[in-house]
Amino acid sequence: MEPNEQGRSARKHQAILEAATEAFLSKGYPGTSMDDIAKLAAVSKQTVYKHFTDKEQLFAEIILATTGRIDGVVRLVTDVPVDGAALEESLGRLAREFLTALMRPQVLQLRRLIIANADRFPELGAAWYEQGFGRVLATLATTFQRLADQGLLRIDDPLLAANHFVGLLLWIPVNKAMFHGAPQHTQAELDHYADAGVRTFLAAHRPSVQEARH
Amino acid sequence: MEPNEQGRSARKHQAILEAATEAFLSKGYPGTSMDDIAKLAAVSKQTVYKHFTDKEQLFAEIILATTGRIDGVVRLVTDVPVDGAALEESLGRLAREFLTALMRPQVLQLRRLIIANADRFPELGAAWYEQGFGRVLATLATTFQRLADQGLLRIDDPLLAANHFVGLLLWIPVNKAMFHGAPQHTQAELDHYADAGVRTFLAAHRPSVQEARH
DNA sequence: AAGGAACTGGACTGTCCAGTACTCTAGAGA
DNA sequence: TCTCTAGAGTACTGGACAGTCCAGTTCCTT
Repeated sequence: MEPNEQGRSARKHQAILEAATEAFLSKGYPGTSMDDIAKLAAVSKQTVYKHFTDKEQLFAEIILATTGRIDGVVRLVTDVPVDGAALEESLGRLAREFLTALMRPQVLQLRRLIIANADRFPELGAAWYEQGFGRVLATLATTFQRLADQGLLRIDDPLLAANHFVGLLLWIPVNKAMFHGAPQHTQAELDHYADAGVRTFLAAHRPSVQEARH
Repeated sequence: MEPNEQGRSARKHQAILEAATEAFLSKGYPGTSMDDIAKLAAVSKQTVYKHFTDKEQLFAEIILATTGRIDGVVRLVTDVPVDGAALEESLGRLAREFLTALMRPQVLQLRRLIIANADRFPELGAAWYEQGFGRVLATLATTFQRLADQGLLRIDDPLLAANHFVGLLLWIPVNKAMFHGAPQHTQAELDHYADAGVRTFLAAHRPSVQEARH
């Protein structure tokens, strides 16, 4: 007898979740049938309905589950060394890693999926925006506030600055990805967007020489 | 007999286009049936199929038709008075009008519609991005170049600056609107985003005093 | 006034799909 | 070993919808 860690039921549950996630991400909500999911999970349709009451509930569960997986990005945005000399480099690294993380095909597909179904599931979109996006922005705002307290940045409204920072970085590539079916960017392009965004951000928020000396 | 300007056929054609536009915008592509469109246009389904070969072609025609209607925004972005003293005010007015135009519910619905179906119709998304968005950005870049030539802005890459400008303005409200079903912003909020964006943009691109004196 | 083209209304086909019902099998625990 | 539950497989119901067909009507043109 193999040591199976979980019971059969829990294993099936997991298999269905994974199959449904993959199917919804790649084929969208209306494009995915419950038969597709059952087949992909190697499970009978009955079993799908034993674990999830209906298609909508399964979809909602999957989307909400993904909002819990952004801890990596939050951590990324927290850890910015407070070092005046290397500020541009630190922010540049942050920007590049941030862009790379958010422009992964999976993340973009998730974004498309939520937007496409925002009218069918308005609560899902709102929840994802606030718990996902909002948490990252709030964290980034805290980081900026810290840098401003150290005199490294000149910032009135940290949350607004965080939004502007992210907008400078993401506006171009995210739009391209949203309107074209698949993302077409290279890593080099992403790095370019990151550097250009940081340059503009710093041009706007670098303290003047007098301020830097208190 | 009334003077009908156009023949019966042309009138029906137009009625179908308008009905289909309204239906697709409010209920999405899969959510709209050909029967819905026929009923809304007060036309028989046969007639719909006489004018348009099938649902996909009708959809494509509608989306492409909208890309021709952005002349207003292009004009908006062309006409920025070259006046050093009032630059912030000029850009502020441009930003407010730009935001108001692009955050109209109709425009946002169109955006959602194209993004939601970007995998089904990748050419449509690409065409809209390039002929719609791209044209506005290129025009704005030209305007910025003109302002830079006058010494009113310090700009290396005008197209990049145009993208940054638009990103600063639109990132916040567009995201909110995309993820929540319906737009929730007031005009006052839009004006706030516009002013904040312009302030950051100018902080980054205002020439230093020496440069302003040549 | 007459002919033809366009339109109407509704029935019809074929397909897809969410969700259910039922029988039979396999596996986990007592 | 016996039993009971979860699952497999598959057929079925009910409804939606794209696209077609046809018989009868309205409009425009000449």
